Amino acid sequence: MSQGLNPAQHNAVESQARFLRVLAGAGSGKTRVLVSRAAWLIGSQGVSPYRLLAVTFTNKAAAEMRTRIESLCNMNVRGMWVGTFHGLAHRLLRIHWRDAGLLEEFQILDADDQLRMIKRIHKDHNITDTDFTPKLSKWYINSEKDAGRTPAEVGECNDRQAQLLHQVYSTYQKQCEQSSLVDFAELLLRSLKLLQNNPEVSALYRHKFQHILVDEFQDTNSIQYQWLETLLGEATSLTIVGDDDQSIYGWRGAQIQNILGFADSFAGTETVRLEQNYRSTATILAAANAVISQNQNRLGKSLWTEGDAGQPIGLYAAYNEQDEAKYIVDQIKQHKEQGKHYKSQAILYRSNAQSRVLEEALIYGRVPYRIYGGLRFFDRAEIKNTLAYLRLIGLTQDDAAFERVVNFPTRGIGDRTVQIIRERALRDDASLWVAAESLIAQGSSSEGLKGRARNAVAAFIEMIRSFQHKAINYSLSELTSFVIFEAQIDAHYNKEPHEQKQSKLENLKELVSATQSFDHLAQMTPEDKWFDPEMVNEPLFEAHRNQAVSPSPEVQVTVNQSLVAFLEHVALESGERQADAFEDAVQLMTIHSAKGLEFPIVYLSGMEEGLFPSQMSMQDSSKIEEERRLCYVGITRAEEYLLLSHAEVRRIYGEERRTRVSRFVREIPSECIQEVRLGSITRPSTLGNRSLASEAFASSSSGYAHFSNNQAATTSGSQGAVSSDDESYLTLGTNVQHKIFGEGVILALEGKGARQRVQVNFKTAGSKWLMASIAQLETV
DNA sequence: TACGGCCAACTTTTT
DNA sequence: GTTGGCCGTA
Repeated sequence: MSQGLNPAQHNAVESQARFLRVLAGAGSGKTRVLVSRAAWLIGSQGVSPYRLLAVTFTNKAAAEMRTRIESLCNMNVRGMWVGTFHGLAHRLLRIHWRDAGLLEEFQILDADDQLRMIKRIHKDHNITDTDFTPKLSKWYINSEKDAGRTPAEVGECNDRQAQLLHQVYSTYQKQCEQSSLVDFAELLLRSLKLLQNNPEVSALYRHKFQHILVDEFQDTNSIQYQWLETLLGEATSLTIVGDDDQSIYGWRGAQIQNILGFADSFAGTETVRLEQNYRSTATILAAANAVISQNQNRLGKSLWTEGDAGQPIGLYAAYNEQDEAKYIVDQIKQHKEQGKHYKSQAILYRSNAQSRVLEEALIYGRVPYRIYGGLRFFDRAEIKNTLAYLRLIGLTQDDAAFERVVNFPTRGIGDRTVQIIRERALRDDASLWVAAESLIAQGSSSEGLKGRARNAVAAFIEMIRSFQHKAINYSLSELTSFVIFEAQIDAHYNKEPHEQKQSKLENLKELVSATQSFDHLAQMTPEDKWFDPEMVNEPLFEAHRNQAVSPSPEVQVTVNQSLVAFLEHVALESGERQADAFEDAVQLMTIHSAKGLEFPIVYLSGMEEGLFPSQMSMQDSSKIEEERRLCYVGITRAEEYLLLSHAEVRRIYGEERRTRVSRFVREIPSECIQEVRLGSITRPSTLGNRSLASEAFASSSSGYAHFSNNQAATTSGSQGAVSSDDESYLTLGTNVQHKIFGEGVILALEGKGARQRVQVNFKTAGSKWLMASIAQLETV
């Protein structure tokens, strides 16, 4: 099972050290080592698969690890403790919900609903955006939780803002507990508190787990570290795998110190470095090594390969971002002609805002593409609204869900009425649902709701109750269809304009079919789902089972387990937004989301100071180091060919700015780089180099001139679709000569025919907009 | 309740 | 240049 491993990998896999740190460079077979070690422990060391805890950050990594362990060990293991930090913490809370102070039906609050709750709290506390934004409160709450601090544990708040923030945190937390809602950070915080406050629970797991394996350790934050420490028993071994050079989530609380200082924290740590790279050419590795070696705060590693030098790294200096995009698209097409699939080519960028221009160029070049990181299916408003009904059915205390659907679709419960319900909830320390019920129950007394508002709220409550009733006998997918129809969600979207209506109704259908795969879970018990076979006989759970025999009064409805499972899935595992493996499309994504992926051909765009490194990081040397690590991640995504590009002029927030090439480009040894000044379409020509580039632009696809034309035509509505080719020698990047201003380069084109305007950047006269028909530009 | 107009803000993001 | 929030009007 450790066949085909290199010596370093072999040492890591079969290490006997209790504390093992594997520093795995990019492309050095990290996952393979982790999986082989797990398989070796189970297969050769006799460790029970249930006594192994393997933790990752993404569901994708967890799923991969699980299937690979299963195939290496040739077994199919249910209940293995392999998962994400959040998924495993959630599992602990599901098993020990009572000790964790939760309702059995507790639900997970996603980032969007968290922000909505905070906005509500800001309004109630009269905090305006000029004080601070809900986003800041969200950031504050999540960082406090990530540091392991409950509202009570936050230290002194010196200024007014800190006090207010703390107040928002306390109120938010109180409301979450009221509703038995757990946000992402709370999954970890609460399961940590569960272990800390219940010695018999932590003793169980500290004894149970003989080996803990952690992937991407450089990304762990403070609470994840504490969580691992708490699970670490006296005889538990800990293997961590990671790469300090790929720590790019410091801004989100990741503590690079966790991996840097690991050997100091755990005496006797063995460190194994994996430096042989199986992914990239020697040239790409030389560039990556050179860049990352500029960082001071690192353990130090140097990647090497037995492979060839490969092609030099391309460097393209574009005139502006359109030219940059155009060049990249041309290169993609050329590589495609040379037999490289679109899906093996990726365009990476520092910030999402950069994707638009690239997308436009791809559309006009008719190149299929796929963007990672847009709105996910379960984040769409129509889906979230429908899910909120399901949540309310499963847990009426869920105030976030209540707020979302109480007047959606509009049913005459206006803001005033909802405000009355909120005030009552506040007064009675109750959920919105209970408050609404009590207001209805008081009839038309002066205390309660009156007239139309009362009827509307009563009808709403009655409707949700009827759904709960259906939930007992309906399958989840039947229930979902029923809700969409009965709550008139479909009728609401049917009223919208055609294109939107179409896609929204299709999404609702898609939602129903997504629920179908959960229908078969209806009869599952929580124990089936969360326990592993070795836990069934645990004495600790006997007590809980006996408790469960006498039902507690707060249990309201027998919850359909497929509903619970589906909502968990949506909250914790809806994240993957990947291209289908068989779809041949160029991949577009931020460098952050490219981590862990690899592509034969990578275009690293926007290599400019202020963009990459980002303006926000340029003041602080530790932030610059993180940007540099990000650059290292970007470079090492490429297997065969890497192209770096930057624009000399870029539009940022609607303003054109001159740029300087990124310092990271200058940190790459010049012998690794070949500047590309033209599209490599070569053809016999008497034109100079620069004009050749222009030829390449003009020859492929319709070009930006036409794009601008189309825009002008649709906005003005008065022009025909016929394009005159009179001015077609004017394309982006063409070198032109003007009688008065001299030589310059075309930066942009607008309009067509007699009305065509061009922006030319003249060598001496600077940038000017000219009417093409008057300016009489000549190509050089 | 729904819209259009005006203003301010603006990295990176899995769970 | 695009988005989200707020406010006034039909």
